[in-house]
Amino acid sequence: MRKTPRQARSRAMVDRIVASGRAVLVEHGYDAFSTNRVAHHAGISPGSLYQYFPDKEAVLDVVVDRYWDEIADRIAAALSDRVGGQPGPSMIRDTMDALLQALEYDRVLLQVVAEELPVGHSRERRTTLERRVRDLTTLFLATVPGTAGGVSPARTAWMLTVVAESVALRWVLDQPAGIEREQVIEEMVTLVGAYLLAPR
Amino acid sequence: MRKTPRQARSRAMVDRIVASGRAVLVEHGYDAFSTNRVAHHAGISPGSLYQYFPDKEAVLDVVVDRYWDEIADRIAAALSDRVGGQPGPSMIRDTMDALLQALEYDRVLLQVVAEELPVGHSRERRTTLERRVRDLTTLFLATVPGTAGGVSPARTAWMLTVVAESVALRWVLDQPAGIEREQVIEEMVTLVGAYLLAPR
DNA sequence: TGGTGACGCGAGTCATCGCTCGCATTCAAC
DNA sequence: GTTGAATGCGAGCGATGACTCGCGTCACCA
Repeated sequence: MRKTPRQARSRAMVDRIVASGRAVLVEHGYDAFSTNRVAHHAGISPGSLYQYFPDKEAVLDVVVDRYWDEIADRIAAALSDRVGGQPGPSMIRDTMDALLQALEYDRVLLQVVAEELPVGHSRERRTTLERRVRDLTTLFLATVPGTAGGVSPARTAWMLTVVAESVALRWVLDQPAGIEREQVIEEMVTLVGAYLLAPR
Repeated sequence: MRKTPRQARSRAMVDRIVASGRAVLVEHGYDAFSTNRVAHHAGISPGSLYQYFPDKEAVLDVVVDRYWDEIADRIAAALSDRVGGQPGPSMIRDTMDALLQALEYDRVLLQVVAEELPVGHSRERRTTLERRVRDLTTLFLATVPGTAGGVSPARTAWMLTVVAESVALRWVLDQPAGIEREQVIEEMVTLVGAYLLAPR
């Protein structure tokens, strides 16, 4: 950020810029994401935008970062009271449900972020988030007895996170015909449950 | 294509253009993929490029299409003698190995295609390919007795293809530390094997 | 209330890039 | 050989869009 806004007026403007960036992304896609357009949508001049953002990408980064934060918050909130609980079908079910819910909340933006944006830009943020989830899963698998994942928790955690994320993402984005929401969840319960109990 | 090349000279040029498009993508990424640059790399003039390609995207499409075709060919070739075989661990192992091999063959281009390109452009081709694989899997699951996938082959096939593709893709692209090639394959054998044998 | 810096404006600059067009060159058929 | 079509050239047009700059306006402090 090029300059920190001091007065309330300018702080509000920065928020409007970010909100407009998101709106433009949702309403017109990444191709239309020009600084002029974002500024115009925010009801300000392009010059004003550059008072607080060094360049176009900085605006995009903030928009995307906020979106990932929201996703993370939603998952964390849904799962907060499950921490330290017993593993089993109901935990898998709840986790998958929370994941789906978080991704469903703004499908259009998800589509733009996941399929139109050059992923390289937001790569770092995303991998950081993923790594944290994976580390938590690893710890969980290593601590809780009775799960077969104990043989190599890191590998198992990597598999679980990749599978959960991609199944949820593909389902939300593609809305495959003939597969209802409840059914993906059940399939995941079967898949993950069987995987964790499988002999090594 | 705007015009079909008749003489050998011009046919060679079209090939050089496509090859250069691929090279530019690999060496400099999608941002550098300008028609002028591709033409220059091919040792021709931008005007000549437009003799045979209606626009920039047409060049990109051919490059990407050829890449997907190569991937499909590699998988098909590796699996051709397995058709109609018995399901089981060794089949899962072979399939996963073929998938990994196909994706590993040009990792840099894979990275560009999967993470830099606006996916919308090649979306149609990719979903067509995926659908064909899924349909084959569905058929296989429905025909072969003894697999639990028989309850709802379409759903099971969707899960299997999504999981296999994303695990392979993530592993090849991210090269996660501490997970060797053999180990992903073994994890997939465990995961898929357990899933297919799970009671419903 | 006057002044000073923060704020905001928007026409304009500059570079990029997709694409064209008029002309030169080469090839193949007779 | 001659001729006409096919091929190839590359300067340059036109549009787009990121970003700037000089000037007005507004808010806070003495």
